[in-house]
Amino acid sequence: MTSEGRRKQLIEATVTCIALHGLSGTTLRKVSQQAGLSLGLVNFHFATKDVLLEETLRTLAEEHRVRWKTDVMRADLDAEQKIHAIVEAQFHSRICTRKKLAVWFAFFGEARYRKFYRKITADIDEERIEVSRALFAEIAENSEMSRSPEELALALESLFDGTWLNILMYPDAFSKEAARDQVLCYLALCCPGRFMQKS
Amino acid sequence: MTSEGRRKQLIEATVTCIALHGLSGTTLRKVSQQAGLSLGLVNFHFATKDVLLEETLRTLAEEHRVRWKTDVMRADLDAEQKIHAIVEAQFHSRICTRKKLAVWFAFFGEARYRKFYRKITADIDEERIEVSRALFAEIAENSEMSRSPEELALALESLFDGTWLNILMYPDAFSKEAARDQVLCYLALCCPGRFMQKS
DNA sequence: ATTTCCACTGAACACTTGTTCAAACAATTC
DNA sequence: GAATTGTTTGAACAAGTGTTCAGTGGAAAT
Repeated sequence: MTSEGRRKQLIEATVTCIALHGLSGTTLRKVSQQAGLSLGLVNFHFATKDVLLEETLRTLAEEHRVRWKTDVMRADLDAEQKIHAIVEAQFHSRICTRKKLAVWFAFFGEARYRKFYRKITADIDEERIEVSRALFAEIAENSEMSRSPEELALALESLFDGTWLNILMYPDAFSKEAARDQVLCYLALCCPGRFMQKS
Repeated sequence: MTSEGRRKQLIEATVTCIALHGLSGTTLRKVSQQAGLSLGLVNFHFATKDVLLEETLRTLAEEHRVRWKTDVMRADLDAEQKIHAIVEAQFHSRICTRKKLAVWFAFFGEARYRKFYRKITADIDEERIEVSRALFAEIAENSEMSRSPEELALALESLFDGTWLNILMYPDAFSKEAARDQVLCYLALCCPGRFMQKS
């Protein structure tokens, strides 16, 4: 198998391990076992364990970024539709899986890895917040809104994180769909006449 | 020193360690060092490391529970004021410290410890959700609301978690006060004529 | 056919971990 | 003062960690 292929295989095994055993429980032996490969191979493709973890997080972050960015770039969508697309991306069935949520919160959970997280996704997070802030500002031009675009963008991020955590902690009580509807419902309250749901 | 006092001392040291080094980085040696005591003493007062971690989380959960429960029990407050008290408790300066937030999210972060969390705080969480659901139902009797009490209670929990995470991750950009105002602003949107802020 | 290169293996190493336990200490009781 | 009880210490131990590295295999290049 190609080198790039092996790397992806190992990263996938790492995601599975983190979801099963947590970051601290994710040993190189378990990762190699999960991938059906030898221990030494991990260090061959990733200089160190930290590099493997960094690459794993980067993969997830990039995957998420591509998902919302493609719709935001489309010229045929208006501001409301683009915000809608960002919300959809957040709860997309490929993005919002229990396994991947477990990885995100694993990095949130420890001071040491929180630094990794900031290093890797600070730019991406900031970009998304800035984009949605601009989109809310665009919406605000045409309608009276009770909150500033800045506040709305930040509140949206908080809602994303909070619903993600609830899906992770209580998967039986919280579904992706319910979470998405919850967020859209909130946006509908803030932006009169917008984000009405069909149902 | 009394046995109970030592336990508290060790739990406090554990909180500090988790905030500094994360759950996996919290070794019994570091805890004992942080407390200025010997290694063996930790195992003397807590049979095992897991017990120490459980007791640490239980202490934080109980502290939080007492904080909102006392106001909710008061007969002289109405439903709106009680919900307000729950929000205030969530962002109280004694509850919502970076150190303690770090502990909460440390337990969220790993599958193994997530089970600890559920075991210890599932009842408390459920109780708070049920209480706020009932309070929202009371409010709904007297005014038209766009969302059910059930939905509101769950949305409130999501907002709590999301804002907590943002305070932990980006303490410079998110303050306790801003988070509280954000939550109150949301409640004001959902409950017409209520939760108006003075400023 | 020989060399070169790359992917791969798993034993070995130094190190850290949670836990145990014999010994020391301090306070109280007899 | 002797004995008993409950704390406290830190050395010792087995288990598990990330990383290294000499060696294997096989395919492409010479």
